[in-house]
Amino acid sequence: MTPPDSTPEATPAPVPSNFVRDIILDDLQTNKYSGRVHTRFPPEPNGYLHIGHAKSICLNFGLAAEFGGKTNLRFDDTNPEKEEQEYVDSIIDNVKWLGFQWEEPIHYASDYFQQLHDWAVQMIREGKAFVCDLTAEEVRKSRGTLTEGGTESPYRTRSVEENLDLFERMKNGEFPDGSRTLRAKVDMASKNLNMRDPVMYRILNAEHHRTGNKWCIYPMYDYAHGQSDSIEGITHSICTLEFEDHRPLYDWYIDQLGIYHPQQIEFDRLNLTYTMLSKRKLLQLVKDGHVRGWDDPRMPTLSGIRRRGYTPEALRNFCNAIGVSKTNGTIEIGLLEHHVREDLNKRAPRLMAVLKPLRVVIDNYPEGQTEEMDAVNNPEDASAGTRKVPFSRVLYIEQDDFREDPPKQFYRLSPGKEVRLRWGYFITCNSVVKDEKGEITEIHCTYDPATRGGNAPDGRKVKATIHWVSAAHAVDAEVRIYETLFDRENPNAAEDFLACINPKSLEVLTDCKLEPALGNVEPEFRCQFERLGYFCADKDTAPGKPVFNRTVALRDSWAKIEKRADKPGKPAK
RNA sequence: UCCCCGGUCGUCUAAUGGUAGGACAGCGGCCUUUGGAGCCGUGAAUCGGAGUUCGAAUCUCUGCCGGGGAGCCA
Repeated sequence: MTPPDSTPEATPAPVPSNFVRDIILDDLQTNKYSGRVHTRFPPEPNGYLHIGHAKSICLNFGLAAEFGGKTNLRFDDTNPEKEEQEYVDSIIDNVKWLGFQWEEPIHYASDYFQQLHDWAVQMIREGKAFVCDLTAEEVRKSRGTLTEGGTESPYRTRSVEENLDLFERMKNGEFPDGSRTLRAKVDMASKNLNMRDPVMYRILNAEHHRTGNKWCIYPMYDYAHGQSDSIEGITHSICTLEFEDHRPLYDWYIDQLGIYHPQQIEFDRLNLTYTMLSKRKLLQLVKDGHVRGWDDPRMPTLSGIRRRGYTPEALRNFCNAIGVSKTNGTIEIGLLEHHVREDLNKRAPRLMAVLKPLRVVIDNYPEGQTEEMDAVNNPEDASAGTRKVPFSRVLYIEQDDFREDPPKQFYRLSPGKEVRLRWGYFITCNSVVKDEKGEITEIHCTYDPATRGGNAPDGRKVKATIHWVSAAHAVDAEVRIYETLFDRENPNAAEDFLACINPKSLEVLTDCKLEPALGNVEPEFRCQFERLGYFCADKDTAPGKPVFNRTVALRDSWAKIEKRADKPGKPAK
């Protein structure tokens, strides 16, 4: 069987125009950074990357690639209490899988701890920072409110010498967690709360995943991020909208320090219907066992999406299609699905699998006989070639493809009706066998030997073509069918998001029958099961015992007709 | 209540003072050895009010609506 496809490099597929790109274009025009474009992707390693990060990755790497620039991968690891090496590893793996190449080496905010410290000392010397003894509670109270300014800390006027001494001792671990902070002297009366003497350093006697126990004071995001950008020579520091209010502080630190000044640009983060993209809540889903880990195929994490069977190309195309703006919007999940189908339609080989088998006996087909039927692997791609599929007297078809009492417009198999078996023969149903409970256990058909391959010499047509698997040759498999993890468009708005988990988000089918070509696949092998959808071999696959995930179903116009017929007052036409 | 940012088809996005366009979704049809794919067609929008202008989605004012902001999180 064909191996799982590799991850082709992300080609600088033209990034559609957006306001960030316009800014860069303008800066190039005015030679603001002497022609340089240098972006960065700065995740905090406190969880797995999700599809929202993919948007940021595609933006940052895509823009730099388009203008011959560079993109750094930088871990924003300034909070040792939440960050772990496992997350670092997964992030590196995800970015690579998405198809992007960062500028070596990988950077870490923790690489700059010494420099950041020295700059803090410089600010103390210049009277721009002070050690504050207020407790967290006191700081909160003195900060003021949204409508009123705050009051200055009584420690704001400490001498430079005392500040220097205290800060040194903070660094040396002489004080307990939370007992003191280093704060910037900005403006307690500012309308922008971020400017009300923000904390630069806090005391945290915690082990850091990279610096170990070397430090017991750690810089805050605002004090670390802009300077990290500056050190790396970033030109455009692209982040999400909630940092808009932080930009004045970003600019302030850099101006006070008198160092190279990148510009921060904010864009709207991704929201998806039926999807939760809060790292905190995602972590809870994993920790509390609501899903089978960070890479559960129902998760919006890149690891989960990958395991589900999505391709990097599909994800990149999606990210390009949604655009970038400053509007708070929500993308319909259907657009994401459209992009996987579009990509997989071109490249996924077609095979036959029966998920809910119904036994079919071809009464007039010789017992013990087997034929090898020729099947086209991909009608969209002639180079995919053909394969042989065994045909015999007893087959499985999909339960959904047979109706004893067919509704109007159902043109699959039913008593007295004739259909085509894909790449096989025309068959006609003659009788139905039921058990004592009235359940159909098998059906009996006759086939027309003249229709071998699927065409009738007399030119007669059939309405439907259905898929099948020869019982004697079938490979048993488990197939996992997914629906959205949440039962409503906006689970974020719910009071209790756990209560919105869709009970039907995972359905495990254990009695599936696959054509023999599917008997020995590698995890991540992707294909289409004819008429059903795109599927991907799961990592739980064992030799001879495949496990498949349904990536996405095919568009199903019959399901639409049926649904419409269900609606009272709107009968199928 | 104070500050910041937004508001264009159902959804996302373009038009940067000069014909409101695209994608997805919807609907109708054609085609078909996947009720798949493909093709063709179609309905659908500038938050309201004033102003500037020959001309406004775009500029100004104002109102309304939505998002974000009071971590020693990022």
